[in-house]
Amino acid sequence: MKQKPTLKIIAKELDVSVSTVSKALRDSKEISEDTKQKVRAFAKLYNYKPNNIALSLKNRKTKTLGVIIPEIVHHFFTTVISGIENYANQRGYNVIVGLSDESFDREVLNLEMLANGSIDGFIISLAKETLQKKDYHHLIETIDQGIPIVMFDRVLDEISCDKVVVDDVETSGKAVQKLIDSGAKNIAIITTEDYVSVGRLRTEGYQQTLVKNGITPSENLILRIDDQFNSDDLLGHLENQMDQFIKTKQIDAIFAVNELYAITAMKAARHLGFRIPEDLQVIGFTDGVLSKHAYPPLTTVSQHGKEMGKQAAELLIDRLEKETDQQDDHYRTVIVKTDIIERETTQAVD
Amino acid sequence: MKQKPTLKIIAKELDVSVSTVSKALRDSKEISEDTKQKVRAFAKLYNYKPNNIALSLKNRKTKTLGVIIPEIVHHFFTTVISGIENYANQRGYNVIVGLSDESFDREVLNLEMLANGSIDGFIISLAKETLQKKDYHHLIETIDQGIPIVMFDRVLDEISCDKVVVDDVETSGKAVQKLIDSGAKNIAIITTEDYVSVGRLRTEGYQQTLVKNGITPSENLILRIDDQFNSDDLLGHLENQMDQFIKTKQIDAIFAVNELYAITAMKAARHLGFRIPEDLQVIGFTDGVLSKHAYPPLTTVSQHGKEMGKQAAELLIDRLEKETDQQDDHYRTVIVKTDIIERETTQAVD
DNA sequence: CTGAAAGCGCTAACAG
DNA sequence: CTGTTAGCGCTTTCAG
Repeated sequence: MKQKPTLKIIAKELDVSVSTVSKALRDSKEISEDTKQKVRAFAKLYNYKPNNIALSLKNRKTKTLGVIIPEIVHHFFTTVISGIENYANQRGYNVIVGLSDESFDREVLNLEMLANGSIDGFIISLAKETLQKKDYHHLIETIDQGIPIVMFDRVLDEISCDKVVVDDVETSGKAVQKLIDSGAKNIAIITTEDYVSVGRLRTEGYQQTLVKNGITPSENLILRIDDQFNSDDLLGHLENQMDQFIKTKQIDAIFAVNELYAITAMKAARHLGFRIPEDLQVIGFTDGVLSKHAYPPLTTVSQHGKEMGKQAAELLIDRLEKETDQQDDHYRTVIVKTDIIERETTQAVD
Repeated sequence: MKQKPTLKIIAKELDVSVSTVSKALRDSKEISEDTKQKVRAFAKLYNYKPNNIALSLKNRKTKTLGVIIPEIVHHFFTTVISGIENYANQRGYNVIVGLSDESFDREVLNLEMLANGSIDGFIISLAKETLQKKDYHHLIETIDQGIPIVMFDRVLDEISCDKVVVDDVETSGKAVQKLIDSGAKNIAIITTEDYVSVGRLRTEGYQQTLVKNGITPSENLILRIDDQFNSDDLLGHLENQMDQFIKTKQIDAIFAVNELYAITAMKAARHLGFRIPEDLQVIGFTDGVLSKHAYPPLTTVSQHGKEMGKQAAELLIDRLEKETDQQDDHYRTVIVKTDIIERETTQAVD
């Protein structure tokens, strides 16, 4: 087992001082070419690499980003992470991941663990429980300590910080418009409880677009799923609710606020004898593996998770590397555009 | 912006020495109850938390694990990570994620970045390119430096370290046996090139099981996919190959070595007019979202990724926390059991 | 019971 | 051109 070389060891070996070695390796002009040569050769030979921890302590920055998400077994978050990682790596940052599991306590814990020097800043998408409790003290405190936060997807108006979002209202408007243009008359929405901001906004976009097209939105056609406490048989539970819903309403199109809802609705509808898209058109939100491989392949609006991740990382790193210390203001929120990916669950527009 | 308190600050504020504060907070018996009280109160008030980086430097351990995987947008890896995270957190460790993107260079880079003090040990699943090049110097070097590695899924016999795997031969045997028991006569396998060890082993299990049942394996019924350089239109490319394959052979069952292959094969077969499972049974490896929501829902063998992650983390942390320094031997490889999850692409056994 | 000092690995200001 | 010193935040002897 080879001991990792340190400056000290190299210094002793070469019979010079530690600072000489340090300077030589950083190519300081204070050092003679001769010694530089010598030091560099030795360093290469022993494969010297500076110790990150020591550097972090010295520089008071770790060059690592903390990413906290509710769930990693989830296509969207996964694409966001890969966007973050990629960009962060390019700029010399590492990524450390914390999972909240949708739990407030675990979110707080993760934040605290990492805030004690392990990371320079956070990228976070909030847990459902946090959204519900409306307890944001942990976020406020970390920002207060000078650790910047970038929120994405599930963001908060109440907290001022950089944000990356999709224009949920507009996007779901797009989706609903597509449905209308394809001939749908009775469009239902399957969404989340309103405390999930994205769910609320998407519902809003749905309603606005109906109005804009001269259709009166009906509470009747809104199915709000509360899936939080049903993780054991979530799927069966979902399918049941949807079955009931689809059976009892007179609908010819469904806009589902996420992929799972869309797929499950399709499944329920198929069991009820609906042909898709002839009898019932379906459009989902968030493009993932499921949509692409569903039967039939699902038309969705794509959130471009990778791009969101990249943007979030960029906002964060830019802020971290900004000189000025009085940067409490000028927070930016970038809106990532969305696209409708037409597959086979919607009708062509004539 | 509140300044994070340090021992120094508390010490000055309370007019005692830094070491007194440190000891008081760690409840040393060298300190009087009185001062302890005082210090603790102050610390709580200002929400003092020791700086992780300083601790890391001092203790020469970071309490964080480096996890390097080829791909994060991938259900299996995602479940593994969540298994690692969960267990690691319980034992007070953080997880830092590196993505190799199946590239050798990025794998090496990630390893090197993290090996310089950022982490205490690695959990890794190798990139395809690494497997192909058979260049393992980076692994050997990091182990040599005393940084333990746990490999999972894509592991190497050539490297001695802890490992977590599924018994690929046995498991794919199970799958094939299931197919035989369900009446299949001509069973094809869709697998990867042999340099991917799991692919090779699964092929082996397939062949052995055929032989055991008195069937002579035929190279003819093996489709080896090389998907490495086709990421642009991977899907179309895959489907084409499978279409050709299914069309020209006389088969009534397919064992696919991963989820995507299984789904795509099903799609191709459906287009060719096969009914599933009546005309063609299909069974996949790796249980993911795709399988569950496929049409029809796919019978698969589940790899229990979460369990694998947990086991890997446990092996690693146990090794890290072992006292003894002469631990070059006694590497363990734990084999996580697999299960067949019967859904609707296989026939019931009479 | 408390504090001064050394050291983890590194950098940088300042002497020499 | 090279070395000494101090310090990042913390723990831990070792004196007092």
